[in-house]
Amino acid sequence: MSKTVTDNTLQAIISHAKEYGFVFPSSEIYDGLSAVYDYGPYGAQLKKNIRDDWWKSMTQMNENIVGIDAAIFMHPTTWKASGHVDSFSDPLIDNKDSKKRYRVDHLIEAHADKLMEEAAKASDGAALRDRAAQLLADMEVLLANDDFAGLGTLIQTNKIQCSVSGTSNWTEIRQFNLMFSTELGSVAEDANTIYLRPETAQGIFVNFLNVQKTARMKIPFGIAQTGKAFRNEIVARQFIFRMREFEQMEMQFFVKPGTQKEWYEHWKNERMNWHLSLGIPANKYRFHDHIKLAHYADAALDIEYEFPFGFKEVEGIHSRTDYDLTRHQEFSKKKLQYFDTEINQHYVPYVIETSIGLDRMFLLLLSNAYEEETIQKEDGTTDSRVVLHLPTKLAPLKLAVLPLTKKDGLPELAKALMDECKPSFHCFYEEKDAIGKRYRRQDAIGTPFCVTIDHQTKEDNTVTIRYRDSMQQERIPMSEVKALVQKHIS
RNA sequence: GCGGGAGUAGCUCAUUUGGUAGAGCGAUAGCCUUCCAAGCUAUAGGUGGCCAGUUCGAGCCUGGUCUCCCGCUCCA
Repeated sequence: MSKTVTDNTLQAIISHAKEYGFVFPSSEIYDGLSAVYDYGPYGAQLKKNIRDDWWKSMTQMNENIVGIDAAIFMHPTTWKASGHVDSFSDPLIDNKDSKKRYRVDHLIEAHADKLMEEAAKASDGAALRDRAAQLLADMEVLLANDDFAGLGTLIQTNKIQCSVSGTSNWTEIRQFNLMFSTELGSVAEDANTIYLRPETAQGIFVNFLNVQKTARMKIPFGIAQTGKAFRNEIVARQFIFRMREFEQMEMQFFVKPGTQKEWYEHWKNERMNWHLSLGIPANKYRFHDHIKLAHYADAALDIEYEFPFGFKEVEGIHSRTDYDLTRHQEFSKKKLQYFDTEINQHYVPYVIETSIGLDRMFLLLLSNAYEEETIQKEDGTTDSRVVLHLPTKLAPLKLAVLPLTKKDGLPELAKALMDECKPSFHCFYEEKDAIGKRYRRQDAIGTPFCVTIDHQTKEDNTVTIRYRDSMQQERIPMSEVKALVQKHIS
């Protein structure tokens, strides 16, 4: 039963996002493209507001953090140094009977282990040991040459079986590359294969010295960046939660070796405070410490949020050690060191990374904001509305200016207020339909303030301001509207 | 990738055993001039996801394909 509720909530959010111009399936007139979505008018604005708020919280509010905007295309060696070429592409094979999928190298290694075990028990195990060694040696050669047909033959001739079904009924071997690639160079023969970046972080690492020198940064300092990244996910699910093209907001913080633990704690708290500053309830969040660490990390955790489909990662805090800079140093043959004048020493800095998915943050805010609200009316009947309780400073529109009628000079007064306010924040003007209907439309897209200009405005220059969350309204001088809205969004 | 469910107007859905599609909400224009949706009039909008097959005839039956949701698997 709870499952049904869960499904409906995500479904309702997806429908609402589409109906009100937040998120559309990509190229929908061609039936969409799997796991790719487009942002509509209000969605694009909301996304930009999230990005801007993150950017401000990082660069403007921290004197020791600067921003960059690196290209999506990077030199192919970047991805060898980062480890993505090795760890992001594996030949896989499926057993047709058990439907179980294996990494080819794991399957063959497991078989070699089995041979070694048998060898230990056999009175004369030398032959078995030789077979196992030969098997692994053959595998290495074939893997190095990307010879999938040869690997397939190797599995068949050794009669390697699936541990679940016990059969050797295998599919073809297929290469799963999690990175997208394309060609650089217009003539096919001369073209080089390059990858679309699977993470934005490497654009920061390769620019470490450029930034440190030109912005005259002293450790500890950070480099922030937002931008698109691309991953060829095997399964991409849950609306915009896991997409093949997505946007990251990352900050790499460079510290003196040995101090990484305290900075890790520092950024863990800083980042959670940013989430809470948006008014999201703390009980919707939790930390999840990684037990099994990635090859580059000495500590890692996720900030998880309780989405309609369960607690899932929105942001990662990783202590990446000096892995990335050291690797780029090795591959580029360029020193990526910092001279610390306090201790008169050169060293490769350690790195604390904060990495948040912008699209996930968008879905988080939508999930948290969406409410189908039932309202008790004074006459005893009930009423309902759909409202997005978005944080005021992130809402796509801040203020709707609504003349009560489109006659009697009210539109002119309303437009004067529009002209006064629209240079400062995003406003919306509408004179069509009954006032209550216009309020509901603004509720549905999360506009925090509506101002109504009526006949009394002509006499005393006061207007009614109506608040989205409480639906309360009060009469204030028209001259105070701009300042009131600004107070709430700053 | 495997299994299950689904796809009819912008949204939510209907169309009793096959006879070439309707409603509510929404939208647009106008009326009304009213401080919390659902007053009146008119209009627009669908080759029923797409392609094929069976049939005199397919939204409905069959096959394929695409997309979405759920579970498993994989992955940050």
